[in-house]
Amino acid sequence: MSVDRDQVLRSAAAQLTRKGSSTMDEVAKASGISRATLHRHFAGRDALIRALEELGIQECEAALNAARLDEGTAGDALRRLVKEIEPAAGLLAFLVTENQLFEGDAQHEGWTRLDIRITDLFRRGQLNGEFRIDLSPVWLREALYGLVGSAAWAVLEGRVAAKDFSYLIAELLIGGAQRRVES
Amino acid sequence: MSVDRDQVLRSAAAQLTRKGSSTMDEVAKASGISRATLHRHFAGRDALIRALEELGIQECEAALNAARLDEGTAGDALRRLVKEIEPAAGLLAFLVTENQLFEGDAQHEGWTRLDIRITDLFRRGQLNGEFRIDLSPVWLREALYGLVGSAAWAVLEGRVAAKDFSYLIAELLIGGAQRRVES
DNA sequence: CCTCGATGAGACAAATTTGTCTCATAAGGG
DNA sequence: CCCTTATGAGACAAATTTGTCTCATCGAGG
Repeated sequence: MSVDRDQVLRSAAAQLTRKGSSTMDEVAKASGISRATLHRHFAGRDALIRALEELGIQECEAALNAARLDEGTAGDALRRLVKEIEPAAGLLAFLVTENQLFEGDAQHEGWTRLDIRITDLFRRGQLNGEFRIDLSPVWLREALYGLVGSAAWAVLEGRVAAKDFSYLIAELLIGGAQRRVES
Repeated sequence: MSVDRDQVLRSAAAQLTRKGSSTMDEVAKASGISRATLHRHFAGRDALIRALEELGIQECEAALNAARLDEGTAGDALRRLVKEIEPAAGLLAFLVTENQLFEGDAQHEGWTRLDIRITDLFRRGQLNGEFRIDLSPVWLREALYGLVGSAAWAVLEGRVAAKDFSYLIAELLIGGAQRRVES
């Protein structure tokens, strides 16, 4: 009987990813509930977006933790990270393009924490000689976000297979498109 | 006295990139004109978006032509393409996230043409042995879009230098983050 | 069987946005 | 200098969206 708040948030994210300007009514229908119930759980549109942001941050932090970024090579850690972040990719794809989040006030502190942890991973890869140093850790991080978003969208559109998600992102980000002569 | 339609479109794109839900009034102010004048040039919000789409397609096609994708190595062609597409990156970043464009009716034919040409470039690189074959041309194309969007946004936010734009995208896409042992 | 709590459907006003209109003004060409 | 044209400011109604409310219904648990 009771609505599963988490499930509502996921449906809302999916709907808003498809159409960022969805009305509360469209979001409610996409979640299979009525607009009244949606309002009972989230005070308004802003509150809904904020809740999505919180959920996204939580899932990302969980993914970062599960990926154990400090262990093994930076490349392997990155591969683990991409794999762990896959379930949250749809939500992420929406949040990344939701630039309204930093409107007026500052960016959510949670994103800053995540940014730092990911940047540190790339920095570690540079310091131990795995990664090239002419691409800054900040750019590599932004590129990772972009690729995750692109891949999530491509999967939604059926342009790439969902099972290839993490492979495509990690391999492109780490190895690039260029064919290696040999190892 | 007369409004520069092209300049209005560029300002509109910049404003809409910052905030996708900008009202016509916000767009007008961002363009330095009144809402009445904005309406005189574009019948409505939809017409404005469509005009932005047309402009984006035109600029992309011009970039594709200027990059001479069939000449030289695929890698060099890709580098030229990224360089040529830089002026349109802001507009592109908006259009890519504007998923409302394919709402209901089919995707604009212009995008399909562009998609094909870019995909063909990656395919050419694979056929001549430059690019690895485990990353499909379609994915490489989507990844390019994602990286262009990420880079455009990162430049806007001041996270990366504008002068590095094309280098960062092309080098990451082609070579990846991994450091090469030697050439 | 009854009660309580959550939900769906819908009404409603308020707020926002849009599209259209008028009028005054400034700019530019003849 | 005058006349044409485009613009800015603002009024206005229509449409859309939002937030709140009421009421009936459904289902679980006692």
